[in-house]
Amino acid sequence: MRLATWNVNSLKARLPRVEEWLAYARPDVLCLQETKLPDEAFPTMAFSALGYESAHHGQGRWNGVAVLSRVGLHDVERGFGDLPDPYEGDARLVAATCGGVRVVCVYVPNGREVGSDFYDRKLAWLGCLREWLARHHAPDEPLALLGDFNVAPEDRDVWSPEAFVGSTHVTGPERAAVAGLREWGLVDAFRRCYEDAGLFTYWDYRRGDFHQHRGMRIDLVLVTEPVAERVVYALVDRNARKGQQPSDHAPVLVDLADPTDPAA
DNA sequence: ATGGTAGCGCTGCTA
Repeated sequence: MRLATWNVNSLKARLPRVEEWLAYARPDVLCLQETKLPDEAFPTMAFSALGYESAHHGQGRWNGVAVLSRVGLHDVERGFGDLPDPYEGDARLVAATCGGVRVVCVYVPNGREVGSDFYDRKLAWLGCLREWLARHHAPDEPLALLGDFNVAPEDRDVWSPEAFVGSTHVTGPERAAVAGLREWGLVDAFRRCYEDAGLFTYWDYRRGDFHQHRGMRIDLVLVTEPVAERVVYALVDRNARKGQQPSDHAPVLVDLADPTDPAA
């Protein structure tokens, strides 16, 4: 099973690129962030024409997340439910069961400036995500948490640690919040496959950052151990960051082997 | 030099 995540920075602007990408990458499950669409504008039919069911959690002109699946899509959840959301009103989480895996698609708040109210609530949002996982799920069930985390977990995940001193995405508290998800029982699937520095998923549109290799790895696929042991391959599709009207993020893919039959 | 670009939507905000 092929899992993927992609921050598309407006699905309205990116739909032709997403359709083209689905046709050649053929993920079984694709998580989208920053659709920037209300639910009534989500292109359900365009995706069903390509063989994908979909669930969207939209807001309007900002945020918005979706799960697409061609291996079934059941038990859709939108948001944190009963838990108080530090970004109440934003559409930043949608979950569904696809092909036997609980798929959770997130768009973590950006945080804007270190020390701002937005930054404090970003940390609270990540804490809420861990609490939500702990309440509703267990680390021994097949679960994948994919999305734009707006956190680079380690220095090797940014082009220049010096350039990010004092900036969001790399601070100790943000990294500790993501480490908290790993402590609960999640594994960074991409890091199961690659140890290298300089493997990025996001490049600012400005200053020619993509072509100068000035990027960050902030789009993550975190999986529980039953999924981690099935990981056979991972990839950042940098080609999708090139050409006409690209998103500022590239898609991340993770391939899973078929689950082992406990009866076998 | 607090820069630069893209998207939303129409003035400036968000990333």
